[in-house]
Amino acid sequence: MTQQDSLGGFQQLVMLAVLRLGDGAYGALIQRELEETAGRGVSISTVYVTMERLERKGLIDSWLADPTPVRGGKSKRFYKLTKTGLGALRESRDELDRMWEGLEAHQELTSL
Amino acid sequence: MTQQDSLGGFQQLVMLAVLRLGDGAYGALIQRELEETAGRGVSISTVYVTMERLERKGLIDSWLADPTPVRGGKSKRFYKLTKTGLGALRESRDELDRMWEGLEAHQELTSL
DNA sequence: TGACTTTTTCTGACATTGTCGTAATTAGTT
DNA sequence: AACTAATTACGACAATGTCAGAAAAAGTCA
Repeated sequence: MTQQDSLGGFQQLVMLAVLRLGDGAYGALIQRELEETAGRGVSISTVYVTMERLERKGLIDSWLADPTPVRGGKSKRFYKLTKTGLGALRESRDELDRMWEGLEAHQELTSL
Repeated sequence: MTQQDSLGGFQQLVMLAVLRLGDGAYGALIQRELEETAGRGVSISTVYVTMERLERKGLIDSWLADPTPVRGGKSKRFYKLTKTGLGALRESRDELDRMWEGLEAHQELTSL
C-alpha cells in the first residue's frame, strides 16, 4: 500500500453531496446534486464506483434501506460520512484554502 | 479521448503553487511550496510529471532559463499558468465553493 | 402467469492522474 | 579526470475518474 490519505477531487465533491443531502443520500440523488450544485454531469456508475472505494477506505458508511420499497426497483443504498471521512474532507479543504490564501486579490484571478 | 476538463486535486495544488511563486516558479520551489503551504510532501518526480501533463493540456507554459547558470546543475525550467489554466483553476474552485456553500455552519463540520 | 416497464445497484473495462525510484544532464570543484 | 551538486526526464505501477451495459427487484397489465 502506497499511501491512502488525501482525497481525489471528485471524491471530495461526492462526499460533499452526501453531506448536503443529509439523511436521504443515495445514488440517484447524489448524481443529481452533483449536476445541479457543482454543475458537473457524471454517469450514475461513476457515482457508485466512487462510493464503493470511499467505503472500502472507511470514509463513508452505507446500508440498504428498509425492505419495504413501494415503487419498484432494487432497494436503495444510503450513505453517510464517517468521522474519518469528515476529517479527511476538512483536511482537503484546508489544504486548498491555505494555497488560495493571499491570491484572491490578484488581478489575474479576478480579471478573467 | 474521454474528456479533459476538470483538474485533478493535486493538479490544482500545483497550479496554485506556481501562482504563488510568481516569476520564480520551477521544480524545486514548487515542491517546497507544496510542502510548506499545503502541508503536502511529494517527491520531485511527482511535480515534474504533473507539470508535463498540465503543459500538454495547455494549462501551463514552460521555458528554460537563460543559458547562464552559475552554480552547476541543469538549467532551470520555469512555469507559468496560461489563460486557459487560470480559467480551469477558477472553475475548479467555484465547483467546490458551491458544494461547500451552506455547510460551514453545520456542527458536524466544526466539531471535529 | 408472464412479458414489460421502471428504478436502482453492480460489474467489467479502460483512460487519467498520483506517486516514486532511478537515470540522465549539466556545470562547478579539486 | 574524478567527484559532487543541482536539476530535469523516464519508466513503472497504484489510485482515481469514467462509462456502457448487466443484473436485481418490484410493480403493471393483458
